Amino acid sequence: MDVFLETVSALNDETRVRLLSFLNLHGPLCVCDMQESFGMIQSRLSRHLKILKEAGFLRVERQGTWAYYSIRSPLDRFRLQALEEISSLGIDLPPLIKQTGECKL
Amino acid sequence: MDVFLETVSALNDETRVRLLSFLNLHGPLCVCDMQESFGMIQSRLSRHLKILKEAGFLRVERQGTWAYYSIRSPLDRFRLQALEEISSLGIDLPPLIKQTGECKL
DNA sequence: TCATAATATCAATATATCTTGATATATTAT
DNA sequence: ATAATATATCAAGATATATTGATATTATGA
Repeated sequence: MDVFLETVSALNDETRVRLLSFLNLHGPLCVCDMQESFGMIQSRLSRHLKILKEAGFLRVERQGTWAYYSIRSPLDRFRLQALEEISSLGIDLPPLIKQTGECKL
Repeated sequence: MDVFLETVSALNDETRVRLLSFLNLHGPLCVCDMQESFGMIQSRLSRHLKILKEAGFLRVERQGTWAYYSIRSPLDRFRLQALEEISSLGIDLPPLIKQTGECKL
């Protein structure tokens, strides 16, 4: 029950649903890429990514000061079904703004 | 997106997850049956049932003063998957206490 | 019509979650 | 070691959701 509720709770926020959709579409991204793309302040983004990670949706790979977030693989059945549902919603996402080289936000 | 969030929001509560599981197991039940079975006050139950109904999980059939709630059929794909996930959780439910004839709570 | 029973809704309080701005941590380069 | 950058965490205020007790609604039967 607790795991189910944690999963559902992570999905219960428009920002996080959009982030999941965006990461599912654009593969591993560092925080500053998402920050630029969504025009969102860093602490807010970091918090949502943490919630998604702890709920089992994301994995993080650190490279120096950068943290690359991506959809965790494999996902268990229900999380995968949720992600497929989200993908089918046709959510209007911002264009990807990817930092090449230095980030300097 | 709004429908998805309403669905997920309805699932984001232990009481409602238990009610869904219980109704899935015991078919149509009136509010007073659930009230007895869960030992829950009526206004609380009524509120949760309303949320589940508006999120598309339940249907209500009125018979006189009684309101019989049951899992809506057919459920769309994602709601069905969520219900299957809930059923697979092995949630510990209270025994069904069914009123025969008069209810008089 | 009046009383009763089942259910729904409302108002107040309590609890949880989100957002922001500030600060802390960690890594790299000088 | 110092400075700069990327990310994480914290504290405070704002917003949403849950619970309770009281009241409203609706249907039935005397």
